[in-house]
Amino acid sequence: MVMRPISIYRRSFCFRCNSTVAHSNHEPVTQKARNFMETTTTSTAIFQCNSQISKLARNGNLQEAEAIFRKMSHRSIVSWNAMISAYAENGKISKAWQMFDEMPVRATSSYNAMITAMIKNKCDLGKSYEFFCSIPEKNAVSYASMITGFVRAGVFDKAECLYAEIPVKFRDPVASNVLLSGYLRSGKWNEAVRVFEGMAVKEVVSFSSMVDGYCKMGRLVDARGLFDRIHERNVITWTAMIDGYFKAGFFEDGFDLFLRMRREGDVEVNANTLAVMFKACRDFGRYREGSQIHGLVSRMPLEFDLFLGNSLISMYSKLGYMGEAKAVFGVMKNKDTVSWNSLITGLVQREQISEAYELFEKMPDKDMVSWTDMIKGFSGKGEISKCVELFRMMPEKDDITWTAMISAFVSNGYYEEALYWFHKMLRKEVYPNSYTFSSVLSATASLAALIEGLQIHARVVKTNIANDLSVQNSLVSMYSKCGNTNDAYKVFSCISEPNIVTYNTMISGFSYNGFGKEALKLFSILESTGKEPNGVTFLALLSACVHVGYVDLGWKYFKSMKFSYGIELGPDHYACMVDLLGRSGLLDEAYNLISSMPCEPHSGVWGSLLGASKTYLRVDLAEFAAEKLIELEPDSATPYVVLSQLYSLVGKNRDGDRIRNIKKSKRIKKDPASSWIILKGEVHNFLAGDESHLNLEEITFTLQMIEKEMEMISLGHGSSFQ
DNA sequence: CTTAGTACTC
Repeated sequence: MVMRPISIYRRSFCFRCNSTVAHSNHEPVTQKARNFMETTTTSTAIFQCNSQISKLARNGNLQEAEAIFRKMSHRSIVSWNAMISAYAENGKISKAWQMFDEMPVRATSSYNAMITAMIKNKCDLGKSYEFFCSIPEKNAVSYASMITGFVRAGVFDKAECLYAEIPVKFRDPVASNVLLSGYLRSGKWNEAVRVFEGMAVKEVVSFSSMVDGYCKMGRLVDARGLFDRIHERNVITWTAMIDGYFKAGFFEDGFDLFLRMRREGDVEVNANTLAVMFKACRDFGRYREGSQIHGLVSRMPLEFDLFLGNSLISMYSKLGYMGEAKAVFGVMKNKDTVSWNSLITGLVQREQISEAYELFEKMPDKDMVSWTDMIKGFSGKGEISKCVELFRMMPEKDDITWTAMISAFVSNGYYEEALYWFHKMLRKEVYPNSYTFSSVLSATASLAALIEGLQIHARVVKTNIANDLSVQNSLVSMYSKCGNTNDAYKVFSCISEPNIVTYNTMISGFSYNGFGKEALKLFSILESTGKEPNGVTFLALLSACVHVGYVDLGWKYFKSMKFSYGIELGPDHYACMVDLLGRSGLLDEAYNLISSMPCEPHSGVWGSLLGASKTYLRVDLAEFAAEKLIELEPDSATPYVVLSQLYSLVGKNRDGDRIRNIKKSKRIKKDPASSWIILKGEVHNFLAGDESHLNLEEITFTLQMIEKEMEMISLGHGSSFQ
């Protein structure tokens, strides 16, 4: 690994002084600056001080800017203006006002600095406009600033009015650019085009905005057409076009344009361009290109900033190159929360939890992302109590955090807890998002808890995320797993843009509820849509064949997977096929299939064989399968139970007793049947035979309420499959 | 005075 030098500069977020304006390092007052202060009698010295103040302010170093200003023996209007802007840039509007009031003589530029300060700091629009009106001699900058204020606040009619009022001599492209970019940002395309077409003078900024606008609309060809037609392009034009390609999913085009940008050499690649490149390399999994560009950066006379460093860490982290990610992290002088989080995320994804946790503990300013990421990390390791501990320690929590906690429960099989925490979340008045609903619906699905599922569906309908595809898919899955195929299909047929997951969910829903033929029919519909089936699709299909008993069709699908669709066969596909053959009595064929497996058979495969062997009284194969099963899952009761049942079926009672004794001696127990109900937001668990702690009247009442709620649920008007 | 752009929930 080559360590590359990284220098840091301007514009970023500084976590050390909490300034939103970027700066690199908190350097002490330099000797050079001190020299300026002592010789401010000449106009060149004043000029140098002024530009030093502006530079320091841009870097967020307000203290030193103040120091220079204070020690200047002579000041010009520009010195005062610079201080107004300095305060404005750093969010100190009252200090800016103080400067404005104190300054002895004001020029239009002073008023402009002040109106800009007000707009930047989102001061009251009315007050800003009042101030604007008070400017004695407005110029083009005054108008452009005020229009910016209106546009940022979304008051386009006021912006247009003022725009129309600009005296002819002050008309320049900047005000039009403000309007144009404002309309583009808020998606008012027609208005934007009107402004663009009406512009007397169009220049780089106008074209850049339009190129970006086309890209954001997905009109790549139009964007490129305009890009090629214009005579002048700057870094922003290039970057917008390149990123447009990336965002539309075209890596090569974006990358080629980047190369051309460097080759043509009339504009310099800057930190933003590179951040875009690194993000793209990350998203498209292009480590080689990413590290090439990284190498290039160190040789360019180009400085580095937080955005750039962070995009590099993120790229290396996501692509699994933790060494490189750590190297960049180590070299960066200024790190912010994002830098830490990106590295931690990478470690979490590589399941290097202890290292991630070490960093997490060392991290100075943890935000919700950091905590949430750690929860995700421990969830992946199955350490659910650690997740809860972290969750409880968090200073603040939002919907994302709650969702992470809930899905931690779900992915570790704690479905009741997931539901319990969902209700807790609602009680805390945190609004669930689409991920929350997906998670919690999958919990109810796993519990086959139709009533809870219905309640959540009702909640989904009341929220505006009922059109979210992943939520809709979860609903289909929930109804299917609760055995309610009809409602599953109703939801399915209301989905406007189903994806492959949607189809898979519905096909397997049909399948395990016994509607094998419907499942197969849906597959042919899927094929007619041109969507590509995947491994999950075939799993659903094969199990449909199991239900209908179509051995030949099953074989056909099984064989066509690899040959016609190029999909790898996994152990689950084999398990399904073994099941299909076994249930049809083709036990030797099933056994041969297992022997021919390229991957290691898992418990599902042997379980299928065992079940079929019991049905067809094949003691030899049953014993073999049971043995394998016990090897793989020593704590499972299933092989013992099935085998002893088979022994008694064929009259080998002595063998049955022997098996039962082994089971007893190994202390293997069947899980006791349990159930649960949610009452007033609390999950009540009870085991079979336990009638102690619940008030039956209350339960009955609650059930009646729930039934009423069920009637209110609108499922849309999709056709029923029956 | 105007234009592009990094991290975290499934």
